[in-house]
Amino acid sequence: MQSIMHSAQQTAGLSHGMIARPPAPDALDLLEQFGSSVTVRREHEIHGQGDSAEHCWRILTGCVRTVRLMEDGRRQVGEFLFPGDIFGLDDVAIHEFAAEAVTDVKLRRYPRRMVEALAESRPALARRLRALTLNNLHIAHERMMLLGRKTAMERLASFVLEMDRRSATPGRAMLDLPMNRTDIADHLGMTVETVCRGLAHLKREGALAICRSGVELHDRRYLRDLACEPRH
Amino acid sequence: MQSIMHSAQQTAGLSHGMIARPPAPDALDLLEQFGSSVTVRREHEIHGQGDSAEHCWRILTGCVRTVRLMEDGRRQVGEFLFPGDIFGLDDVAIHEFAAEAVTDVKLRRYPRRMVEALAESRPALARRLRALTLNNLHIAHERMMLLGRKTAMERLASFVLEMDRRSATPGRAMLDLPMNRTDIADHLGMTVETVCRGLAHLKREGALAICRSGVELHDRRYLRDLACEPRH
DNA sequence: CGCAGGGTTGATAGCCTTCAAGGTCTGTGG
DNA sequence: CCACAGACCTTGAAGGCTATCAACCCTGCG
Repeated sequence: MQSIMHSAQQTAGLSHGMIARPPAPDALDLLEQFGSSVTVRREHEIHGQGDSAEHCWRILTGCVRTVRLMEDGRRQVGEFLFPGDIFGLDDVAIHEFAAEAVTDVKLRRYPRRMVEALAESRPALARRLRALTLNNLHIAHERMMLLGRKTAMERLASFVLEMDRRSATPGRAMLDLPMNRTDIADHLGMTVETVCRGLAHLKREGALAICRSGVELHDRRYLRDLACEPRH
Repeated sequence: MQSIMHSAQQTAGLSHGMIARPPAPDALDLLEQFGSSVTVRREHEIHGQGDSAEHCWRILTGCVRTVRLMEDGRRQVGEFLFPGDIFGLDDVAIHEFAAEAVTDVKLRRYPRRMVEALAESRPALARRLRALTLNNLHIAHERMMLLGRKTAMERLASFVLEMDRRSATPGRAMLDLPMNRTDIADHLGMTVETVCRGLAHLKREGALAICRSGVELHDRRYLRDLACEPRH
């Protein structure tokens, strides 16, 4: 469930490139020598849908979404990604999804060829990459159940809890949601209006409060029951 | 009963028309020495949801479905699998889905530990396994779009075309569908009744005919347009 | 022949979308 | 500091798609 560890510095307004490293050594650190830093401004594209899959990225700060468009404009947001998350690694030749900056983001970019080559000689890295892909597959399976079988309210509750788990401070009442309602709707297979009404309902039920750019979680039990996730 | 004849190399990435050739060497053949044959009767379980992931399987003949249940009984059919397909390889510790025989099936079963160990020393096998996982992820992404953004009719058209592509004889008019309507419904996030009505509608439109245990495809263009898959 | 299970069709209900309008927030410029 | 514009958010009303409930059909089988 927990992918690569979220670096705790997401919130910190660190100056320049000063990023506090996670203490534990990680096979992914092997990539650093081939990485280059990239900054992308809010709402700008990192790579397009159908682009040649020449690079992958790791998020240092900010939030990224992966997006896919059908020809008639229907939109699917695949994932929201946060500091520590890696994307662009699971596409063979071209990127199935576009990647866009939800907030201003700082990234490290790695050439896929280098990554693959390095993995050939470093089993630990190869295992790490495989674990990333398997985790993404696990997430996709969860989402299939969500999209295929859950109601709008259940999807919303699941979404809020997942965002909490993936946030820099899971368990805190305050939960930042940097994406807008349209993004949430396209992530959950709903409309903007239904997302709004659902959140309003959760507010009336006392499960959460709606803040400036996020929510305050008041009743996790209620949300978990609603989301059909009794565990934890 | 033509499900027996699904080409064994469909997961090998070979083009669809080539069936008669002598079997191309496949890294997966390395597993054979550790395999054991298993037969499972129609509607019986191969492994349960939550079972320890000690084995993976390759289908020789028949059709398998992967199934996941929510606590209140809601059901999601993850995949329908056919000869040549491999399953049970993408779960880390326990199987997220159960696997059940749609028809009588003949399988080869491989111990996961052996597979993983062999992959350590055989890069070709490791790449092959990674390709399988990536392909499954690709399929999951397609299904997210289907479940999140397509209408019932579009899902049905997509389903029929996918079954055709994965059949032993893609492009043939006759298409066997060994699974029942409930399975199709739970695969597409619909109800049995909506599946029936959708098929009846496609029949009225002249897109297909409904046979004993399958369909006869009459208007692929119509289906492709409906499924939002203009390519091919 | 009767039964059982799956398939099909009809009627109704409800959830969610669509369409519409107003509200709120934020950044900008006077 | 205030006014304003635009984007985003929220809420209301109506409609449509799909689920639900119900009945019937069809087929295979003991």
